Amino acid sequence: MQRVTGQLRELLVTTVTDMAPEDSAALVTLETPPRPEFGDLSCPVAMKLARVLRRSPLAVAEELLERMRPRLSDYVTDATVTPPGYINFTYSERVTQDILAEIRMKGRQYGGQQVDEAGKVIIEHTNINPNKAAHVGHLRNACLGDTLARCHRKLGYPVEVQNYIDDTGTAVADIVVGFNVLKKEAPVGEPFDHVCWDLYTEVNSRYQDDPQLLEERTRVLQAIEAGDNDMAELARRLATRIVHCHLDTMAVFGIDYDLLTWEGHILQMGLWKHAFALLAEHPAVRKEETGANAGCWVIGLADHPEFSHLENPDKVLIRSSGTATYVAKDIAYQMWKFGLLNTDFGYEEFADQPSGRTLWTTCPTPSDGTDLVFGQAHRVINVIDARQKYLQDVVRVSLDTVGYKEEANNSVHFAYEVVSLSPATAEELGVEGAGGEGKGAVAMAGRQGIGVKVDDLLARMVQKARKEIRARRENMPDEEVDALAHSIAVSALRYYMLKLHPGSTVVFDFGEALSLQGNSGPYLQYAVARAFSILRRGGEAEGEPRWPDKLLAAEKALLLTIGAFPEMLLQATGALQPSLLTEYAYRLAGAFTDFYEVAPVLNAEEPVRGFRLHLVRAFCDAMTSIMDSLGLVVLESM
RNA sequence: GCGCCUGUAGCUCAGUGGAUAGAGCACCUGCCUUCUAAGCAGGGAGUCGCAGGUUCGAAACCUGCCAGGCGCACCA
Repeated sequence: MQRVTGQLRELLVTTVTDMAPEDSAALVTLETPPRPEFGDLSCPVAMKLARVLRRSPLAVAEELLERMRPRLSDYVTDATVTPPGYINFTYSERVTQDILAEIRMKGRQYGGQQVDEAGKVIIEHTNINPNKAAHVGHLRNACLGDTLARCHRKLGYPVEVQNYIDDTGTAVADIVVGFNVLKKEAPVGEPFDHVCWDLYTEVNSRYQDDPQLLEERTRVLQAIEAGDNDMAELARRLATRIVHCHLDTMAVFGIDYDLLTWEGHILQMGLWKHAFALLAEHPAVRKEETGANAGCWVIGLADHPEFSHLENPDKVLIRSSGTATYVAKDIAYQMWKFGLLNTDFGYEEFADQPSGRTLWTTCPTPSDGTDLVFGQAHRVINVIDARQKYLQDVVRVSLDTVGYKEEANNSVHFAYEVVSLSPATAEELGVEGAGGEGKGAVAMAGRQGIGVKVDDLLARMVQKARKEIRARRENMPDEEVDALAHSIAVSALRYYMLKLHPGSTVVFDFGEALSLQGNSGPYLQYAVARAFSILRRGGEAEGEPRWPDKLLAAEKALLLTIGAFPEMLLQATGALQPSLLTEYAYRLAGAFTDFYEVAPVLNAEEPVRGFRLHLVRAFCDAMTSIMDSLGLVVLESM
């Protein structure tokens, strides 16, 4: 399929260049026509050229087509011009034959390829404060990040997924205050991160009327930063334990990581020191003697166009107390990711993940003499919520300001909007202020314990799926029902998280997220399950496919839709838009369903039967590959 | 005040200058002795926030407004 579109594009470009000024070649675009009578591929370039050439679009289109007609390959069986000036191409059967041949060759690897100049990509995602259970906002982050990682891997990029753990901030300190100062104990049998969810809320509410407790937190924070004491050790243990909870939660969704990077190690291993030495060489980084920032080291970003409008375009890197700010460590971390620091973390194994991938963690003792290589990225994608845009801009612009132009250009903040709760859901959770007259969505707030925990949501989802399965399969053993319900629930939630445009806030609603119908993950699973069911009953297609005299429209559409995947994957990955893939996957499932409705397989006469078995197999393989890139579970039966 | 994001069907959302603006949910009417009805076919439903502009062509691009959200710390 890429071959045909490539050929046609090339032919159009050369023909256009013959007829019009050279820069017109960039005007050539191709699109899928909205209706089948316009053919399989259309080009609106004549309408764009009409003005340059001062001729009617229709006439330009006619001439373009006549000029290129003799050079059309046998991939094209028909080419027409339709008002207001489109050139339409209809594919010959060779195109669909090639698609089937390619997918028979590549199987479940279909769509995967090795793109040129695939430099190493680091994707940072999840990044949950290790002090409470993960909520649906975190799940959105992790699903997006994990999908970006899967897509890049499929295109041959070396990918390293990092999960940044902020172990030295107030969030963890609050929990330490809860356990250590308030002497709280974790009840047995309850998930530890869930216990901390409530404790975090309680501690924060106590701060309101107990200023002394806030002073305790300050002491805890200092102790954590100083290190090598009981308080710091407790913080480390608590954070580690919660990180394990997060990893377990995410693993259920097929999400894994290569490396945990701990904020504390950036100081402990001297990364900040090295980074600062490099930064300080630049005049933009200076110590302030007067003004609001007196006594601080700041980086001045006023000269940068993105920051020149700000009242105060300076950012504090080192406080007057001598400690590094969070953003300072973030800058050092970003520099390390690009291999700009001549120092490194130590590394050790942290856990085996269900995916089989080994998870490493940074550690505070050097790993000299090993061949471990982390960092050294060509491109860095940080999946971080949109509220942190300003700080991510500071990181990127700081690199740019001190001279790391290329690294700044390769720093991508993948911003996604927060998840809030629908009034109905908020009310269901007993959130105060919900319902009543305030009809707006309710923002999640960790400190107040407002939010939907991922584990709880999944449990409800599994329960709903279980009920649906039971309604269809009375005799299925309980364990099978559970496993099936799990796969359906996970995929429904992942799909829900991925199908939405990252730039809009998700108003989370139980009713909608729990949907198993329509444009949803289970719809894809169902289409594949029906396909597998045919293969189970009909057996695998054997030998070379014997092409029928005339393809049904549904057969042709199915093959062409399958054929679009490689290009879709490139596009979605290049544009960092997973929703393009969910949308495409839904279309493909729909194309199969159309085929399923009109083209009986098992009861068809040979050789049609054999041919259709090939189509069904092709669909299964293609869909498996697509769902793999989205992290959705393929079910052979449901 | 400055900056960013969002505004499309009753609801939730797709739609990266092209053909008659599309899905799902909800609602209504049909379809299971025929490969899984978690499905399919059909129906009603729209001032694409508003007003200008650019263009052969604008939901999309530009300008200005309106509405909602977020950000602009020696917090993380």
